[in-house]
Amino acid sequence: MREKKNVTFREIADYTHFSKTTISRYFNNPDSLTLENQQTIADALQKLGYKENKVAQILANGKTEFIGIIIPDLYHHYYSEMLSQILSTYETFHYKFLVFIGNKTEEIERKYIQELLAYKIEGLIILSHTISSRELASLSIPIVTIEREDKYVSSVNTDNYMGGYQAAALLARHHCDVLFHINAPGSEDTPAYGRLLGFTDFCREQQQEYQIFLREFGHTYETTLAQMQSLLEELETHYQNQKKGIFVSNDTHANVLLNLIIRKYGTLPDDYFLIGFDNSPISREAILPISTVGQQIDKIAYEAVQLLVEQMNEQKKRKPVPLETPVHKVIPPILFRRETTEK
Amino acid sequence: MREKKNVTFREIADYTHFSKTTISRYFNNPDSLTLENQQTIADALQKLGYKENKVAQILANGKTEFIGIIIPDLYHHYYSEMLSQILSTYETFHYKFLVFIGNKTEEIERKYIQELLAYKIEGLIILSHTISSRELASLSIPIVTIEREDKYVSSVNTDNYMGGYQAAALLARHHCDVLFHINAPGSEDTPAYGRLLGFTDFCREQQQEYQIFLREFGHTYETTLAQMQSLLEELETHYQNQKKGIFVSNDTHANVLLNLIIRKYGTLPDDYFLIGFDNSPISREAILPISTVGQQIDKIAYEAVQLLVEQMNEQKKRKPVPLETPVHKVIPPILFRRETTEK
DNA sequence: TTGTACGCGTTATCAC
DNA sequence: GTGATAACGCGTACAA
Repeated sequence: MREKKNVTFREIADYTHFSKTTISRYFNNPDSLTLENQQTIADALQKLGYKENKVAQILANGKTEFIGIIIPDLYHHYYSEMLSQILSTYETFHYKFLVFIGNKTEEIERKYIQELLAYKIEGLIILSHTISSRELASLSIPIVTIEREDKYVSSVNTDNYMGGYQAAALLARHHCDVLFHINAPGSEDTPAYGRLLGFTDFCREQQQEYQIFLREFGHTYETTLAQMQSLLEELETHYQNQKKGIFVSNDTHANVLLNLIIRKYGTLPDDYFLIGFDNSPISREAILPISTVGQQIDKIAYEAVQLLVEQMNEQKKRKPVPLETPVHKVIPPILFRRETTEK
Repeated sequence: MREKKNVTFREIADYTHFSKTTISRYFNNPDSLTLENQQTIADALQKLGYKENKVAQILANGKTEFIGIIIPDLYHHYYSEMLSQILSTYETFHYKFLVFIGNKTEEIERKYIQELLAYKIEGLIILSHTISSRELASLSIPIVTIEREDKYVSSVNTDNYMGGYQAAALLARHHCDVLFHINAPGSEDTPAYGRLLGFTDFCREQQQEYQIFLREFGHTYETTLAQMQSLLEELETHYQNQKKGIFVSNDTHANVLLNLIIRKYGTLPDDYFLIGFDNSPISREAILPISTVGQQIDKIAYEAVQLLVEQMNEQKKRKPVPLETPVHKVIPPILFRRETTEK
């Protein structure tokens, strides 16, 4: 016969002949009890099989230790790794995470946020791009975004500009005749746009010939393949016999391009240099390990949670002083040189 | 001046001159109010900016709508996709998920479970392998496991036996001289062991020559590469000039092997046939699209949550009748024929 | 159809 | 060092 409903302070109190208050104190301020009484209570907890009830604690003191997360998907390694790293901060900060997969419509995402607020989350981490930072800021709850438009809210991002700059520099070091950057058309206020800026700035400074390809690759392998195929043909007709240094905005696309080239030539020809972005597993597992600009996902995740924790702690003070202006942290990328540039 | 603490039923009640009860009823049994009064209250909610408070609801009626998840990692596509699909069932069942990354030590995982129980989760989905199903069953809370040892708890698994059988059959259809199965040594009570069983059963039934390689590949690319390299050498020395059909237990490892072969020969030689397991992105994005046995992750996730929901609903009845014996659902795999077998 | 009174399991504020 | 008592915000018999 289980069905023994949960043991409460009331029962512990009755059993030990203390008051509920004293039991509570045992947990929250044990030093205020005599060692002897601490032991008495400890024994009773053991005997009765007490399990703490966070829900009651929350109602009583308002601290849920919940952080909400809205993330576009877990399909891309970047996002699943980021979520993994965020969840791992539990060991440090002891916040629990309520996760929604977003990036659908604004309406749905607003519903998610309402649901999260109903659970009295103390803070929110946003990775999806659906809702503007202006609207997010109006929620008046601590918010940190990662790698998205962040004008009105705090954020942590990779130094995309430096990443683009370094990628271009690495390609230029190999005396490429022309540098190329392949990306998807994106709004200029997203951090990822910095990759393009860094790339072009380097080329201009060094008076290096370059060209930008903006293509809509879609979200399936097939559409990506088709686009990349046509792009490769364009490259081959217009720039044959020239040393080509190609910076692709992510490793998945870089791998598609690499495979197309290798399936055509059986190897990566000497006049091709290739670098991707993200340091995702595919860059290492490709037929030829792909050079890439790696994001420090662990650091980004940690900084994001830490930044959020600071703001949440501020909220708990009697006179919270919200941030005057959003804080934007920037994490440098790390260059991985592999076989597509170092042959 | 925000700092307007949360609007409660009390304030709505005062504002509308109803009682708190009536406000509560507006949400839980609106038909019991006149349309006119419904409107009055709706207007008040709007005007005062009421936001529901799930925590209070939980304390009052005991239903948290929380499901706990313990998952080994999000690094493997299989797990991140599974988590993604599980989270997506929110749209159907409206349960929220508290996620922990587990598979460390039993001690840590028990701590996670205690924390989850403290939040009064209604059910638990376990994908990590750390804690025995016997111990899990003793928690007396609805539990469903996915693709792990499941003797004493309900579970949803891929039909690994059929997967192994189909893989062998596909290779045999190409008149391979010898079939190989490459796997990591694993306990026989995990579902994944079925891949090996199905494979060997097929070979025995068809009197097909075969060999099993059990190797510890480790968890990094480097160790996997080294192991696979030595394995390939063994294959080449002992079975040269024979048609080799290789069934690798996952796509990541299959891809490593494929790359080794292609880097050696420039192509996949006619005497090699290769099939992986999981239908993970790498199988499609490889230099040669890899045939694979795909798990129906979406179905598995849905069935798991549904199975859990049924058990949780049973718990809510006045006289819960817990399952006499665990339910084990099995989802068939899907064979993907790609270029490593269909040249 | 609506209201009263109490319970959910803790924490916080006073007293003693 | 310990104990009453009142929150916290909502649900629900039971009453009207």
